[in-house]
Amino acid sequence: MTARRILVTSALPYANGPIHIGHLVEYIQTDIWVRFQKLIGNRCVYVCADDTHGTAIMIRARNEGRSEEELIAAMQAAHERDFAGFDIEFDNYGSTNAAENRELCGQFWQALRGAGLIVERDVEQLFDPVAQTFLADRFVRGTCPKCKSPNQPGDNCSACGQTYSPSELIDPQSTLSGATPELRSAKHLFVQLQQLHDFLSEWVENSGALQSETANYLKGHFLSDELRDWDISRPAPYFGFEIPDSPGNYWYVWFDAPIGYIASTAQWCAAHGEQLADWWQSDATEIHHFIGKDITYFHTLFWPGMLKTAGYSLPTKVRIHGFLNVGGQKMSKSIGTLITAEKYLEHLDPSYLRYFYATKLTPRVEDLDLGIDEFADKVNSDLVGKVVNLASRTAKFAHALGLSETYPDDGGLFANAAAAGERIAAAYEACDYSRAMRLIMELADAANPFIEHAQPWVLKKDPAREAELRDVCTIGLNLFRQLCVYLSPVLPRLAERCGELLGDPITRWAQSQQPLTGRSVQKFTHMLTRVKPEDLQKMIDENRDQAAASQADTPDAGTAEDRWNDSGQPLADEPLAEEITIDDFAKVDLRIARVVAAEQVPEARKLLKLTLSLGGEERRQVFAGIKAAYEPDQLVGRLVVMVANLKPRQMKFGLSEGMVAAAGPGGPDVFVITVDEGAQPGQRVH
RNA sequence: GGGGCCAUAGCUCAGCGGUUAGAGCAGGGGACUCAUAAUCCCUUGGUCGGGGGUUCGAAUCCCUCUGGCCCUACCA
Repeated sequence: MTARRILVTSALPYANGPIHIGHLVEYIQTDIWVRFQKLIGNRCVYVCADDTHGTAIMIRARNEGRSEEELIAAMQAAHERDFAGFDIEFDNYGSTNAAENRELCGQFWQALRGAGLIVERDVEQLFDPVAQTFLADRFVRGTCPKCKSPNQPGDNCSACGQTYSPSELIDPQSTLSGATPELRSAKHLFVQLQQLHDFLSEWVENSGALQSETANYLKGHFLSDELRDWDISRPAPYFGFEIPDSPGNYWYVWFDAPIGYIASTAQWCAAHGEQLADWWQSDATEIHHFIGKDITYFHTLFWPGMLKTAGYSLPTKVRIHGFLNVGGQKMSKSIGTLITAEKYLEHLDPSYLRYFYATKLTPRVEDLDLGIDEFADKVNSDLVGKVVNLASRTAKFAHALGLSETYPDDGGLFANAAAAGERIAAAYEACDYSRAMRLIMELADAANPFIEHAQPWVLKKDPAREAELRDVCTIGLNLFRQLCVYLSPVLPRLAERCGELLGDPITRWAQSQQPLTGRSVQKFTHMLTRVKPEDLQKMIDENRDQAAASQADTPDAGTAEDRWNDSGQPLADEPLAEEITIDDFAKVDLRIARVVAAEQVPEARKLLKLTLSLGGEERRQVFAGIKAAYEPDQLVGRLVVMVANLKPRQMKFGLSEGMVAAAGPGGPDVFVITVDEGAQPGQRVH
């Protein structure tokens, strides 16, 4: 069989934030696959890059008072450091801001122009006259045109769920400067994807590149209808590449990001004397993209359309994974489960996470859950108790004796495990790591009883049985080594330690098929320590406390103000509103109220139904968007602050007669305002 | 409202038309002491979410209901 030539990519991490354990699902998944391909002898190149363009980067650089280039260089260094910390090995890690990428973007652009796919159209968009920039939806906030809730995002209302365009907002405000945006018209360039409709339908259905659920999704949601034109340009100012034949306009970040895959490959080619065309324009090369389900649309419609038009290879497979939950819930800063790569590495061994993810990953687009106890159980039982234990209980004896000259009779254990290699390899190939780990652990389960029955500790006591003892250790260590070969894509460090122990580095899958004999054994040292669930919990707690410290203000008597070290981010996210008079404020009647009943609204996504008492017989029914943050039981009996004179509003689930005051960005991060002891329901807040 | 995925032992899952439904972990009992209080042996535990159907035969295929998750639309 000839070696396959395979190019692999992971999605490009955005240069606006650090890598966290959610991102790592993808990079670990990809890295395992790449290591496996290399191990079985295929030619495999893994490229990635930082995704550096867009308004968010421009704004952030501006806020931090440095150039975009400085910002993205710092982020890239941090990203590369984090990846290296998790043993994720790229063949090339580039940047979408690289010269190679600009060049390739030009090529793609020419091809799209040449194919007659580009049209120009004026687009009306809100413009910030102070910041001198057009505003993406998320940079505008204002009053919902439907329910009149103030301070809502630019695309939909968090109170009533209404969707709208930012220009429909009442009293819109730029979150960048606080200025009132103006509606301005600007020229945008569009790709008429509809012209590629037939090609895309055919590709989605018949290429075999997509999981069936993904193909169904695309057919149902996009391909069943006319494909909309894709707005591919942004007017200045914008951090990105200016479009050569359209001065003042820049390619939208989603245009140059995937081209970054190719640019990164080009850098690798230049460094290794390879031809780019052999990797991106050759039927002899497979291309595998690993992505998260959130960016399916870009990689399965626009990207194939761009590749086809520009004469590049279409992806062989787009391998889509789900999101990470922790403890059955979405990762959350306030709970502490949004753990950065850096924070994880302060506390735990990266091998744990690599193995844990491997046991969880399947070829399907499913979310996976990290449970604390499960994490510790898997690592401790499987890796420490079963696998490493094999070496730990035999290497000490073997250190003095070395391995037997010929491989002894082990009752077929080694041969059986060698035969399982094919099934394990097939599981890796299919990205069914969960299956691969199960198969490998079955082998480990068979190996420990062998040692038990052979009783090396008894043999050791009788000098006449030294040869027997050596045979038992030879078998134990070979079974261990075999497991290390199979696990090496997941646990490169363990494989390395195994190689050191036996003086034979693990570099090829075929090493699992042939036992090692007649050589010395190095002194055994710990290869992997146990993990305690408390260690994980401690990491989460610490993370939560830090998040709280940088977000909330929890006064602490006698401490200097600058010790709080509060982030400026919340204020930046939501700038101060326009100045009002005391009379304006007096219009809002805030009252202390006691939550006398709270219940779930099963059909509602965000809402809890609260009954508030204003003292005496006064009761108000309020629907509050705090479902994700509070259990009803936590609220009953508490004093809260309510907007008591808000016009009642008929909602799907009943009449809502006010609002409960709360802070935070939403979702699980909502914090109801509490009142100091002594306040009475019904009292007004002045 | 539409679409998708899922529901098997306390937990994580395997089995996906064919003999009495499995594994690991956890639980119970015993053994051992080489090993990171690791390991080994034995063992408890499931009307395979409910109900229909197809079949000689269904956890496995079809329909339906219930419950959970995701996507998408819309109403409020």
